[in-house]
Amino acid sequence: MSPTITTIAEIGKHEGQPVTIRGWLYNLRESGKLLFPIFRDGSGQIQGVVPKNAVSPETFDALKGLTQESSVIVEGKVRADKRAPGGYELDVSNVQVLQKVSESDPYPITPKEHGVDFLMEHRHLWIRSPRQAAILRVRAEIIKAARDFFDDRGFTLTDPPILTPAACEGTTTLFPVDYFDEQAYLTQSGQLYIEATAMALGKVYSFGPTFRAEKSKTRRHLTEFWMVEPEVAYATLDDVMELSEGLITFIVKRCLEKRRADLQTIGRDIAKLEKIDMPFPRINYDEAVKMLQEGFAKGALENKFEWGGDLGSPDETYLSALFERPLMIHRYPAKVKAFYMEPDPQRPDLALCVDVLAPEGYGEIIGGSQRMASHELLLQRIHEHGLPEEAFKWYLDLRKFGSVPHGGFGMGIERAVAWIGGLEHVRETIPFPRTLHRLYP
RNA sequence: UCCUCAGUAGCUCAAUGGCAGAGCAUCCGGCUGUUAACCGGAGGGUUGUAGGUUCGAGUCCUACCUGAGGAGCCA
Repeated sequence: MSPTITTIAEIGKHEGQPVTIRGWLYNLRESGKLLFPIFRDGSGQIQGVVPKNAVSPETFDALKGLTQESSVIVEGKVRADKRAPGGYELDVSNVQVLQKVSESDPYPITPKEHGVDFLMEHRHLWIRSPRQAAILRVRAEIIKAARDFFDDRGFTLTDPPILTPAACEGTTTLFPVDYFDEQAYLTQSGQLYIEATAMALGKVYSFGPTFRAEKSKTRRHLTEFWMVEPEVAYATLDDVMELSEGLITFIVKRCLEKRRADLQTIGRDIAKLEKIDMPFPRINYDEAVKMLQEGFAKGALENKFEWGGDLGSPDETYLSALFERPLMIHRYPAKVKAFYMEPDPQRPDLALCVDVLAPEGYGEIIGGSQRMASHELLLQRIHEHGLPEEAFKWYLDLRKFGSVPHGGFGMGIERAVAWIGGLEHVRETIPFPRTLHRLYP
């Protein structure tokens, strides 16, 4: 009978026992009649130890000539060893090679360094690297945490359509799709639709992909990215801000609890994440402008910020660097924000909106607002923005049949992963990133 | 769309206008505790493409292609 099948992550439970692991050869070091194969199985890595006189000649020879990423089923005995990074080593007794990678066409990603373009071209293989696997586990944890957060608070998941008949917001560029000879577009936000489901179910959220055909070429942009968007009936801007900081705090704490080892693999400065707690600092747009102008006076910013404009990327970086927790900036001028935002009753030139900026220069990870409740004003705004009234007929209906104050926000998953993982670029936060110049693999 | 930078071996990079090289990967050999192991050897090139200047171009000039970083826009 072959030994118990287990995973490398669970191998500590089998100390002193024979086990079978099924995976791939990550690397092989050899020292004369002693082999040190490192195996990986998706859950982790473990080093095997193979003295020539401890195994059959066939097993030794099979391992000795094995190439990187060859698939193997390995039997061996688990042994605790202080020298091992994971705490355990495997005294290999037998190896079954399912496929040996050809020497004439070896695995392209070597243990040495590679350039971004090469790695992106081999993204389907790059994700096998320990760091990339750790990032994807952190991503999965963030998504699960976000869903748990809403599920535990009485929210209902209501997924909006991906194919839409018209622009949600009209400002950004959309990917056109031929829909049986009709012009359709890939969604750029589910928000308008979940405003409808919020009127049906009270507290709702959506989680899904969104598409922006913007020619953005920065470390913060993908053309296809995932958003979590909650929407709550009867919510005010204050409710939206509370929900935002609650969600972010919950996610960070969950990652520290469950994915600490992965964060360490990625090289994250965990002390910075441990400082994340409620409440988040809140400043309004007027205060932000004052701080930016002070920053310019001190020479920390290149351009003098004038009241009335939207915050640029360098502005956001400057402001968020002043705080250790995510920064909430609320009540921007209405004219730089989306048409559907409720005006501030105290100052109708301002919108009841909030942007949440992650610390350490990661910029905006959440954008939210209280939505406009008045049918008359919404119709006026649609006209002012030159949007086709016909396309928004259903959206206007929400203001005809029992309109209530309501609000919500969208959180970009990839930006959240980039911040929590301390990553340079969002392209590493999703299995197969889509950017301006990247559609393969 | 604009600005900046880059493209040389499978990969990462070097080469004053003067014989195109190193490390890794692959192959051969050595080593019983290696940690991106190490040591010795071998094979591996249309220098992104097309023109031009020059006795001579990887190097200088022009155009184009591809990519990266940033701006704008945004999550």
